Amino acid sequence: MESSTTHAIVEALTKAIVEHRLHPGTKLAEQKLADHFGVSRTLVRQALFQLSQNRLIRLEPARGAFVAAPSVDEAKQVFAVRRMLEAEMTRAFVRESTPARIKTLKDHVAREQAAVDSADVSSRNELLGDFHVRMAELMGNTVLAQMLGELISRCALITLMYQSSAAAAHSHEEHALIVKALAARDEDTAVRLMNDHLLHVEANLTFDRKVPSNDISMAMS
Amino acid sequence: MESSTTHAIVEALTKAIVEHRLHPGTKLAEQKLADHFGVSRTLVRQALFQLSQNRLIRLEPARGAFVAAPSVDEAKQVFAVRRMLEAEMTRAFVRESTPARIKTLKDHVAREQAAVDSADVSSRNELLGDFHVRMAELMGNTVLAQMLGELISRCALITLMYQSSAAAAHSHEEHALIVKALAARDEDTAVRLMNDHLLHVEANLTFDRKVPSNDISMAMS
DNA sequence: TTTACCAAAAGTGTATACAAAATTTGGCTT
DNA sequence: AAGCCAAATTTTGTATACACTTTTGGTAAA
Repeated sequence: MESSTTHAIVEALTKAIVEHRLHPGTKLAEQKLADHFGVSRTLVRQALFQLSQNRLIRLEPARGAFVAAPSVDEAKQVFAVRRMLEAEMTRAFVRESTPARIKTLKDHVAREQAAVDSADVSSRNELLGDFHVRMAELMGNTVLAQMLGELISRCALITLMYQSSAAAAHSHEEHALIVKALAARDEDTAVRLMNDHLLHVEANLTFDRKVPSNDISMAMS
Repeated sequence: MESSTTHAIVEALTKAIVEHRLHPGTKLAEQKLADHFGVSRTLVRQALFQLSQNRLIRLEPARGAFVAAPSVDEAKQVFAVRRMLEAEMTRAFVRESTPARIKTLKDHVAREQAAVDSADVSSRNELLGDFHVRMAELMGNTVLAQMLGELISRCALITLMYQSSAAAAHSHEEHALIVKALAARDEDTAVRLMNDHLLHVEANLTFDRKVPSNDISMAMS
């Protein structure tokens, strides 16, 4: 099982949703997607099912697939879980810290800086999320990395719905501070900074919905 | 989308796997399952895909589906994540504790006691896992509850592969102690007990694999 | 104008058909 | 008897067909 074609469709749709080319609420008709990707509905349905497991879309019985529109309440819950996981992850990271791992994070933060400077909104947002996934991967716990990856992809949709653009730059600065504390092996400071960082991101979300409306072929081509 | 037939197949297979009627490594041929459930391969494939997302089975491209056999390393990673989540969950639980929530947990522990007494292995094991999910649900954080539910279903397979039967009774006693600390609103003790409990469960896993081999129709009918 | 209602169109849910790949089988050689 | 290659069989991967549900659009009655 597991076709790479299906995976490609999932990737393309994920990118379109996370980059906000497909707005929350947009209907994803199976035949239209099938035509667009040049495959049968079978593969599209597999992809849609997978996306629904990732919570990027909603599947309504006999009605079809719609780009998810996470509620404010759900956003708060996701952030609550992230704080639980990432506080402990940060603590463990300091304890098992190595120069190589620190360097990987520093390099990542440098790439963030470049993205912030170039004002490339979509890649900037992607990199800001990846910082947290990268930390999890460096811990060598793939279960943790994958779980956090899921949460962050949900956050990507949430932040793009609710985040003010000014807040993004602030995130980058906080990442830099966290890495500094990690490099200094200052456990308590690192944990506190990570916790505060997540609280800031959550607090900066402006909880007034933007309007939807979109066309698949426009967003995908 | 989302057929209830597919859901029924997922439930039946999950039960069979978690109750160990289908051993790790067993091949799940699509047509055989389709015949058994009286549906087409389409629905079986949907169910298998969903089970693979839950990590209860492995899908190998062009080769088929096999009951998962979690490695020792994966087991340790799952428990590491559980400790991160559940320590914080326990802390939060004490802070938002209410008499009604305590009572729900006490009732649950009572049911565990009954299951332990009656020596009904499969329902006992289910209840022991549900204790942790129940706590998450009581917190009102569905994201947390669902995430923990996934981890615990993965643990169910792991414990059934590796857990000695004697250790199960010990788990129940520890649950009772945890509830006691929760009721007393003793945050530090509760968190410590929960952490120790998870370490005990992990430590008690006997990491020598049992032999596979099985037949689908035997296990499902 | 608004509402109720029915038919046509579009879309989803499941089964089946067919192509491609993997596994098994059987015979041949060494 | 053991190893190996090719045909036959089984099994998976994808496309298509068909049934059933929802949506749409228009007509008639209040």
